[in-house]
Amino acid sequence: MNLKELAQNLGLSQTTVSRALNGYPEVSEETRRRVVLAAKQHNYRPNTRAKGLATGRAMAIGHVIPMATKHEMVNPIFADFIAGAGETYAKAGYDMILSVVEDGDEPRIYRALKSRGTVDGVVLHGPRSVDRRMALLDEIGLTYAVHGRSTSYDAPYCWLDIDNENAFRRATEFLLDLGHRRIALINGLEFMDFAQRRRGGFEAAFAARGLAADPGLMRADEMTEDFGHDSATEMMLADAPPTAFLVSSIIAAMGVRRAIEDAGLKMGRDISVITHDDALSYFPNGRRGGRGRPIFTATRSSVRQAGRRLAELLLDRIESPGAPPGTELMEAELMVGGSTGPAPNGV
Amino acid sequence: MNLKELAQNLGLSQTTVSRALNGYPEVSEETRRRVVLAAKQHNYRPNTRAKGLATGRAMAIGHVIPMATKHEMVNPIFADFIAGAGETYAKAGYDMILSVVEDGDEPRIYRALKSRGTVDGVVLHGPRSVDRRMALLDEIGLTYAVHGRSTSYDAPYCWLDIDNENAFRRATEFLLDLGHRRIALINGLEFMDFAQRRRGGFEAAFAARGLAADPGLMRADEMTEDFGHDSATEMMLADAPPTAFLVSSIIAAMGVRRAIEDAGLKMGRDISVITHDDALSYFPNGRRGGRGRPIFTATRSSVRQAGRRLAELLLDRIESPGAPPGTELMEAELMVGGSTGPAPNGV
DNA sequence: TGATCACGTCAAAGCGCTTTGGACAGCGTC
DNA sequence: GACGCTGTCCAAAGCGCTTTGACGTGATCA
Repeated sequence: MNLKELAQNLGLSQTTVSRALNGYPEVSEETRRRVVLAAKQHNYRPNTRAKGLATGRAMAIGHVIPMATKHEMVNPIFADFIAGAGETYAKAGYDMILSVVEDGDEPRIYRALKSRGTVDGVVLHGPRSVDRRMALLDEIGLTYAVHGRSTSYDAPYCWLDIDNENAFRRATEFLLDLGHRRIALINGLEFMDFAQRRRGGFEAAFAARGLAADPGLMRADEMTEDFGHDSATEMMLADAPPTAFLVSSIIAAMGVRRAIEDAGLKMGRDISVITHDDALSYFPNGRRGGRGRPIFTATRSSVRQAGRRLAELLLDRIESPGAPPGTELMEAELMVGGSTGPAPNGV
Repeated sequence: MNLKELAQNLGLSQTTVSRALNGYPEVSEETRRRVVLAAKQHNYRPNTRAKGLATGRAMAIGHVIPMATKHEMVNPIFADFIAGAGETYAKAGYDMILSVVEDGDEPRIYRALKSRGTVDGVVLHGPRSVDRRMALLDEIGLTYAVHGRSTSYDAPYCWLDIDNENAFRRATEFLLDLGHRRIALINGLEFMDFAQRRRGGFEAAFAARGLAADPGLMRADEMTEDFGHDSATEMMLADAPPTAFLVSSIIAAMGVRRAIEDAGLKMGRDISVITHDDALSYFPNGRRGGRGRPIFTATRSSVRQAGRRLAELLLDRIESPGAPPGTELMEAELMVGGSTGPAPNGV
């Protein structure tokens, strides 16, 4: 069933039917009722491609997800982020187009999305401290919004980020207040902007008390469970082992906990752990049903909510291209759980 | 840059340029070379929507991802599955369209995808033992492929599944061989087809030895970390606790391990655990760099590979609609890791 | 020498929609 | 009675591509 048939069926022109369905004023209420009813009865929906051709709008947003070639690894937070963004798109009538792309291949994909007119805008994931993608997108004229920020790009652009410095500064202060001094940082890859900022917050907390973080207690890599495990194990075996860990992801934190238990110690008593918690749906950190306090003390911020919100910012930008790009900085909440306690023997 | 401009630029008709680019024979090699070169220089790519309108093909595949409304939870294996499918689509020049949809809303989405012509086919996720979606898709005439199977649907359809019965039967036999008799099953929701089959394999292994699995040692729910933890804790506190756990997901298995350690026991010595391992990229079960054996003894099958392969089956089906639908049953590999050992005191 | 045939090319129709620029009827105004 | 509105509706153009049917042009054949 297409517009032509529907119009013939109703004894009206395509123009009138189209206008009736799209809410234009120059059609009588009586006619509109008839049209809307008939459309529903015949289960008519306008063809996306034809509509797009005529309007020049794709009614679709692209997500280009970088994949670490080395590990064939996709960041697990994407599932929840995408779910959040998807909610926003569904409400606004947009489709979501996903491309999983190997590291170096992004520019080609962006160019293709633009020149083929597949999308009205894209979400840029995983910004690095030095990142050329924003400049590229501005150059080719593809509207975008960034999940995170990049220190390297000065021109105004649309982004949403959590306040990583502040979150990790507060977490570090919390550990310092508990008497910990040998605090290890298990971070994401530090060419990533978020990891860079977290490290900044970590070091700033030390500096504010006239202390310095030990560079020997810092690790950075892709945040898998076994990276958490292996780096924690290694540091715990060293001469002056840490009394606390600050971890960038709950998945790596699971690995840290495993390392602590492998060593015959107890997390929260012998060794403290704070992790960042993206509120992943399949990794509830003790909040479902309110059964007591969280497993991990954590800086918490819902990545799903970030997805919802960033999608809104992008759609706003697409629908009013003149306005200055929206930005949003979300604060993470520090939740005290069972994984932290006073430093042993007041070291 | 569109076809018209490119054609004018070259002093050729749109017809010839189109044919040259699409590899039709009725154009001279000399001309084709000129056209291809000019297209590259001007960075020309045909507009997806216009091409789609003209050909009637969307060159896009839809993935409709059901979301458990109750928990706002998206199954974490999707990230890897999607990454795999995405590889196949990219090679074949298809886009991937994602809709995250609340449980009851799927039929509406399928109808919309069909009538709006957004996709050439869809992948159906998370089939249940009794599932009406295949019948619906056949009725509305939308080509599809199923990740998994459903016992309830008899008509031939395109699917790819792992041999869940066999995997869990072998895993159970492995535990029985080690002397375990009180084996607990921590399963996914049992209206899901895969969970049903896994339970079938579990019970069959007992039955084959004239034994019976204890219904008091079976739990089924969404496979989060805390579901694993809570159900393991509960069973371990009961009068006759299990000596081994068979777990349907590595994420739940992490929770089981936490429960075991909370109880002051050691996994692999005091209590054995076998899990199914989807080879999630961020949860390497001890295979990176070959550092010793896996953490968990596991039935392993790469969900990413499943994504790649199922996408191929679907594209085949789209490109030759006449052929009988392709199906594939993948065997899971039983990998022995550190989480299993002989049953204590020969119970 | 005229008919035939590839070969390379083109003009134009069509895909399903939106949107521009009228057309027409009914109404009040001067 | 002519005029200008206003409220409804329509025909047709156009979005960028593919594809059908036709058209020259040399070369080939009888």
